[in-house]
Amino acid sequence: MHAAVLSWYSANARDLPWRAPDRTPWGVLVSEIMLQQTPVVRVEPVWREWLRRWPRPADLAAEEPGEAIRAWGRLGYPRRALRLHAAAAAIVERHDGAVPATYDELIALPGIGDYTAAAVASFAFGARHAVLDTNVRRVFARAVAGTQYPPAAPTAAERRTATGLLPGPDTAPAWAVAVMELGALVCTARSPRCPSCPIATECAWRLAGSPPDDGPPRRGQAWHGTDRQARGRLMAVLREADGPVPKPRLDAIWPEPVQRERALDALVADGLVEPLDGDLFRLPSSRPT
DNA sequence: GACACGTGGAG
DNA sequence: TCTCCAAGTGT
Repeated sequence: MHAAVLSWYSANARDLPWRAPDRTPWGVLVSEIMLQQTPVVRVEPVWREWLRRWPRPADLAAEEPGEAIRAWGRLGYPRRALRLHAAAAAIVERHDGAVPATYDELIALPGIGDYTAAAVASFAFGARHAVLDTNVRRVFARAVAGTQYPPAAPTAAERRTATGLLPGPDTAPAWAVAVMELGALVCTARSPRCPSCPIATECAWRLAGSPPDDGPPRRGQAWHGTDRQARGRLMAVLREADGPVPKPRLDAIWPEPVQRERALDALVADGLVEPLDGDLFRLPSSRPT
């Protein structure tokens, strides 16, 4: 399985800027945060702008957090921008401005969990880690476990599978990115391209006749009328404004007052919005007002 | 472990 | 239209 996947990757890997030879660990870290729950096509232009503007952690750390949120644009989950800014500050404080190389140091940074710590350690520093993202989990669910989809949340069994398949130190990073790419391009969630798959002949799910998932249906996330939608509208207004925004302008984006206030309060509590005197609101500044 | 958390493209 | 889902994390 390893040789087939690695060979497939060398012939089919996408040419992404965070994989370029001149990439930096900082660039890899920024890409991993941006790619959380977000498609590559939407990330790439924003990533380029961020790296041009803030080529080192110290450059972002010196910026106001509100600028990071503004430059995040419409990538979604703007708390990621806030945490990435906080991570940059922590890297300056704790690591002298250099992205740390170990899993333990990485996972201690804000916004970095198990997946991102393993991914950065592996892709940026060549460390040997099981990198368990949604793509990898789906590939192993099919190829190894013989099911259409992985469990809702990562399990100990999945970790054992991923760890057990991890090759030696020399090829572990290439293996990790190759399996991920296979999941992203071939072993996709909706319509897997099995005829193009390098391990189709040894895929447990395929060999079992591609049985449909027998687990409980995964319920989608509601959107219309939710607090999340209200928050999104509030953030859009604040992002696009040059300076502080009067509250009436925020009130105009959502008709239901209780939910609107709750959403705004939550954004303030999350540190994504800063309230000012005189019923004004803006993206957060690092300076006291 | 369940939930909240943005956004927009594909089928 | 409407559902699904895209390199998860924090609580």
